Amino acid sequence: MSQRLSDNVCFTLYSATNALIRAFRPILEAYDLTYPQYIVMHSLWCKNHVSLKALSEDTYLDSGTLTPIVKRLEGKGLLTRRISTEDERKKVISLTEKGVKLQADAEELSATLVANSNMCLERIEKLRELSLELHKELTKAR
Amino acid sequence: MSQRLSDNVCFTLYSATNALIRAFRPILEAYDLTYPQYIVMHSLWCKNHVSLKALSEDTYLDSGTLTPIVKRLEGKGLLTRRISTEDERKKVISLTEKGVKLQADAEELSATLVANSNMCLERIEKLRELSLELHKELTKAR
DNA sequence: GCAAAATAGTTTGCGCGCAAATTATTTTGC
DNA sequence: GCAAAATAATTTGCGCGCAAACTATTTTGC
Repeated sequence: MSQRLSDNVCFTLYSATNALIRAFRPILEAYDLTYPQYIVMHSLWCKNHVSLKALSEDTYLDSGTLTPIVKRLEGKGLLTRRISTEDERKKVISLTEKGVKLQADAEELSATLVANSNMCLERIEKLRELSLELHKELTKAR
Repeated sequence: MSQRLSDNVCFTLYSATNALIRAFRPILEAYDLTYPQYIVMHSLWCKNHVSLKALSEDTYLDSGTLTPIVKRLEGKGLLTRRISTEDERKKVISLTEKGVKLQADAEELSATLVANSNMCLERIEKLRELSLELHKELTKAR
């Protein structure tokens, strides 16, 4: 095979994502959060009091992935899970006071990380747009 | 928080990578390989008879991640692991005949996947370049 | 030449990511 | 109105990804 691993967009995306989460880890550790946990908190900071289903649609994470993440965040006292009164299949996930407070501390996190890399902002923005587009293409009904 | 999840390059990269591996899964299943296992095979097709260390440097995967992957591939009869005669700390990982044969079948895999998305080639190539650059920046000695 | 440090690989523990099976509730279609 | 289908969330099982601890071998520096 003449083709190197890094000639494949799959591999470069995969490696870059691993490296990014790895770089994020020590920063998030100060907040006792993993990256997927941070995503869930971020989603809730944008929109509170949602069902697991809604959270799944916002984060693109599977419900089987989310259930344990949300339980861990509940264990840390950052959110609560109550059965919905109008539909008992649903759970309402709500931030606690502690969960709301964390936002102010974590607000600057993304900026910090990007600043850590020496890539210029335009290229980062281009990378964001293109990966967003690829995701959209791949999740399109086919 | 005014900022949506998809405004962050971390999130879009993470989501795109998950979606890509998810899309790849049923295709790779025909070869009884996971994506990381395919990466290791790809690396060996490029350069056979290497140590775990060398494989780690090529794939950017941790030795603690690689050991079980390589063992599973050995279990499938695709490669062998022999202790190096010149340095008994090292293992020499070599493709079996079956492992070599798999290459021809899997040659077209990457092309298939990219063709599955409706993104034009230039944008895919740009995405590849940018994610490669980000990885380089993030893994630079700091 | 030999103790200390470095290196290669394995193991352990934890948290994903997700397909598939399961449980509980609500909606539907006759 | 009630059985069947749909929906929401949980559980199970497996394979990563990686930090940290560990084992075994080789290199080093005095």
